[in-house]
Amino acid sequence: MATSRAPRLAKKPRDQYHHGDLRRALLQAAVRTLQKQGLAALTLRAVGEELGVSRTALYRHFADKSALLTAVASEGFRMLRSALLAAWEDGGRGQVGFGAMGDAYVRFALDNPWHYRVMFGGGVELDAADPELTAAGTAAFLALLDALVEQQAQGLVRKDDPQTQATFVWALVHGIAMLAIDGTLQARGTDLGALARFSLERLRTGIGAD
Amino acid sequence: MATSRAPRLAKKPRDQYHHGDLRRALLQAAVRTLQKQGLAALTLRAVGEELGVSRTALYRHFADKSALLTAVASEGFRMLRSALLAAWEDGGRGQVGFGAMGDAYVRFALDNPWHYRVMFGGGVELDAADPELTAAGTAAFLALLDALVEQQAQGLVRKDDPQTQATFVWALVHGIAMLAIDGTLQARGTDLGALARFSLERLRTGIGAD
DNA sequence: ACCTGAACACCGTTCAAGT
DNA sequence: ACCTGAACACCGTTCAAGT
Repeated sequence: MATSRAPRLAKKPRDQYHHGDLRRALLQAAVRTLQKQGLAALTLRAVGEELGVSRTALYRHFADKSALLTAVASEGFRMLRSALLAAWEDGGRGQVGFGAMGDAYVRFALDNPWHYRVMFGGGVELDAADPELTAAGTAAFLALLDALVEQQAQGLVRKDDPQTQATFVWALVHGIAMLAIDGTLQARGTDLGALARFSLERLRTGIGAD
Repeated sequence: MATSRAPRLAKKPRDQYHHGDLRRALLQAAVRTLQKQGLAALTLRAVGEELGVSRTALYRHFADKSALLTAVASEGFRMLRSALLAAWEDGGRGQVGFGAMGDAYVRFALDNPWHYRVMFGGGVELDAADPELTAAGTAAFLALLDALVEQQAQGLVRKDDPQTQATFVWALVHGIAMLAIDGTLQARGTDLGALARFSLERLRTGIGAD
């Protein structure tokens, strides 16, 4: 009961979440729990407990658990997009940058395996029609599409329909990421680095014998 | 209370599963439930109820739910292998058969979306070290590997390391299947048939501009 | 050997009630 | 407006008991 008003703006120990940021705090706590303990540990009780809040407080900010996970997925696509753009630009927006982008994609999945799974509806029902989710997913896809369009202009890549070409590349990298996450590749003794190099080269020239 | 002994071999309404086939019946009931109602509906209670058996009877035949799902996944890989082999052989074990194999793979995933997800640990914890599961998974992979080795011998495909080449192709088709299953492709208005044709062609010749 | 039924410790969600 | 606490209908799993 010493100081009363002035410092309360800096530190509000009790009712910290009575001003609209509980939603953000819940989202971050969910991401943290997912990352550290996996999907099975991501219960509404656990999330609430980590924030010192009732397990039903969440319902003020999300319709249900599915809505929370949809927000988690959206956040994941934003993170992925940032990683892809950074790799592309740091790599010089060309062949090297494109390879770095692929590596960054797979690394994101391996570094955030549970989060990545949730993004693609693995084991959870998302609200697929959610505008925030579709926007975040599209933005991440656009990072890849733009990189291909730019390489087409540079004469580095075939001038196929960009949408179809980007979908093709995305499927390849998504497949590698998924097989890496669930341990299938490791179980067969696959060298992920070697597979990445092989994939980038064959993506360019194909597996045909001509 | 009419007939008593003779017809009981044909129809045993009560103790039908007291002779060792409850395990198989549980497995098939689980696959059926998965196919018709999804993973969330696949509870031990539901499976038991469908067979007119207590919900704990299962524990005589499977260590836990994870073991049941591991058996479901194994069965899925056997089904997938059959589909791949049939497509490859019916297509004439060459370029046409290889394309048919890819189509069969994606079709299997689309026809059995929940089953396919379970096979790759989507939303469930499998016993990844289970010998039956690894054997079934390897056998399915071998169908693809053999097709590539045969095409290498025919001069249709580059003589890369077959294991790495097969993993590359598998990742591509797995990625397409996964994106198709979770509705991501459809949400972007992708024509799956066109994507399949594009993918098969670019798989052969690559996306490079040379 | 094989199956049952009650019990236990969880879970997401609802709802009347508090501030 | 925002949060709580008790209650409800589920779930997987355990275990003593039946045949």
